[in-house]
Amino acid sequence: MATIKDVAKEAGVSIATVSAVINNTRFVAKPTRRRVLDAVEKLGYQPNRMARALKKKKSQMIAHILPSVMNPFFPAALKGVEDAAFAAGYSVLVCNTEASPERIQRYTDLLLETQVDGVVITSPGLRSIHEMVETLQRNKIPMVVLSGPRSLQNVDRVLVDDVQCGYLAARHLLETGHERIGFIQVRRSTTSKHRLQGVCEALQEMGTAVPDLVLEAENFTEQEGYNLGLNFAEQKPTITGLVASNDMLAVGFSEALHDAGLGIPQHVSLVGIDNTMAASLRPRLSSVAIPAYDMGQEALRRLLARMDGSQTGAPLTTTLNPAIVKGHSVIPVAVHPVPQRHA
Amino acid sequence: MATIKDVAKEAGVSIATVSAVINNTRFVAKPTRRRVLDAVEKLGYQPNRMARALKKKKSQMIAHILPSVMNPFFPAALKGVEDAAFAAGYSVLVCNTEASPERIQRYTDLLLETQVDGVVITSPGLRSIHEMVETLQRNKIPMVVLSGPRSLQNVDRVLVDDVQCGYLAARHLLETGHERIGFIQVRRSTTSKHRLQGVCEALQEMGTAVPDLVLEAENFTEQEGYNLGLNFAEQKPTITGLVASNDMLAVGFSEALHDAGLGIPQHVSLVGIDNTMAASLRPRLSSVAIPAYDMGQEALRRLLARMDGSQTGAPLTTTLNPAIVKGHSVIPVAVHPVPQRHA
DNA sequence: TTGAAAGCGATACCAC
DNA sequence: GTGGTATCGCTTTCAA
Repeated sequence: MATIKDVAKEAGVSIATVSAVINNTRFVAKPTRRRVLDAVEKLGYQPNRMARALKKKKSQMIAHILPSVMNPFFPAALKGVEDAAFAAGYSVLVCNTEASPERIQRYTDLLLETQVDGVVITSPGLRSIHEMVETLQRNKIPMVVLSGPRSLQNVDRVLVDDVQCGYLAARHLLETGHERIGFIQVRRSTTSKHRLQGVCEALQEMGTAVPDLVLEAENFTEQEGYNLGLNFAEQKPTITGLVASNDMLAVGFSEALHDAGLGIPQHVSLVGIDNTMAASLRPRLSSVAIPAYDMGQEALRRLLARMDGSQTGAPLTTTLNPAIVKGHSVIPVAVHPVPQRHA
Repeated sequence: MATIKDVAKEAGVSIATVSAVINNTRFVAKPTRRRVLDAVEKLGYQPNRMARALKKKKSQMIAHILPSVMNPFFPAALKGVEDAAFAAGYSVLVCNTEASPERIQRYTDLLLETQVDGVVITSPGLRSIHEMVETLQRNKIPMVVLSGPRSLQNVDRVLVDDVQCGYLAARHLLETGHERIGFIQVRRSTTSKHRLQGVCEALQEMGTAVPDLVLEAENFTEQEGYNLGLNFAEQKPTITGLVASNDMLAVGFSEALHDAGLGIPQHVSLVGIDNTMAASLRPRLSSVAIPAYDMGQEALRRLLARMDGSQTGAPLTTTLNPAIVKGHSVIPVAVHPVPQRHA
């Protein structure tokens, strides 16, 4: 690889001049400039990022910490981050932690060693993530949390309004005439709790304070949804509409009902949240879409603002709005064969 | 951030000694070593990767070029690459090209500037990708193609046996008693062509040379599958089993049949290839799984072997085997209500 | 308008 | 066993 020295020699100027031309950092006479440019072209010169980073203490790289690349939400967010970063001339180091403390620890070291200019953190609130955040703050590395837990304090954050998610899901059912509505909750998840709250708010507008049924899952998996679904099919509670805390639960639930000889939406209308697997389920699942891509872009914008100093002061939280995407898993309540208490 | 100089001063030794301790590059007396280690600990010293990379001309980074992070195959492969890289002490720069020539061009520059130690390329055979490959070769950057087109020559490659994919899919149908089998092909795709060939080979073992029906799609999308499905529902050809070139096509096809009042597998048994969306379709799609993760790992192993010089000489192609994953979209032929010519 | 030279933080060779 | 120092490729004063 040609170096700046080679170019200087080829063009018959000093390396200072070459540097000046390349970075537009000071006036260079037209002809001199031409000679330099020609030499660059001729030698196929590419400035060495390492040398530049060493000198400027800026690597032109940002890191994105995420717990998984297999769950569709994260790639979508990553793409938003990456697109915005690319547009601003930054590259993205993807750090896939798998939520493992050991990996998080090693990545923390890596970030410091690499001197990344900024970090986007997307992760559940593990102890080791909190440590990472502290370490980065101590080293004054700009940072923004993208869809992380509320427990991550004193940091810029880009979140989605979970209450609104629940609200929209319930609204969709209410507007279709449903009055007896259930919710699949995930124990110990604040996200799930907020979504339930949104459901309640929607119900309140109709005069009811709480859902007629709250099913409890241990976590956001299809398996959990399936188990609840089997139970549901057996007990046949008298609700006509159900909101699941996320799509995985909804898909599992749907599968169970189907296996038990019941159907969605004939026996109960169903709404998921996340809109990730909605398209591939039949009937197409109604779900609340979370703007993962936009959140990624917004996160990077916030980060850049901190990096270039155009944003200073107290941490900011940006909240994006979800949107309902209607599928075919919800039908007007009149069509349901389920007995209605208030019918 | 503390530098090696700070550590040297703190420990009362020269920077050469500090370097020696950190890199285990020469003998250092026990007590001296201790002092250095203590200083490192006390100052929270992290060696600066940029400086090290500049000096050693090695960045400890490898890049993974991919066309998309949204299509599930790529994240899976990426994870394989990343895990193997992480284990070997490398970090992965993810370059998401979106198959855009402009982005590919910019990433090519970036790779050269960053002096990545190696590159994994996963991409369809675009002109700009070929240029990238040439440029990297000219600069002697080790490289391996992961699931790329056969047109990428003179490079190590890790591929999946596409013929085998088709073979396994057809086998699954044949073993369930199907004799009249169709195939959804994608025009101008070699991948699809190979898969068709595999189907033919399976049929040949049964004495038939070609499928009874070949449907033609323009590309690997759900929409294309849907269109073909509608057509199929109208014409009701007398096949009992169908292999789709990939899962997207299968899902679209299934949806169309459903919308037309027919069903999978009652009216036709269906097998996809890729096993990506299989889980979220109901009935669960039988599909041929491509070991994306393993391919990623293998690709990185090959790359490392080139990088450390333990592998030299002519380019190697490693081919991994796919495996059938049985779902519920295939049922014994006797159950089908479709008329049988040879019944 | 341009050049010389001092580092950035680390590695590694050559002395002692 | 340990220290001094040239060097990696570039940016950036300071002079001229």
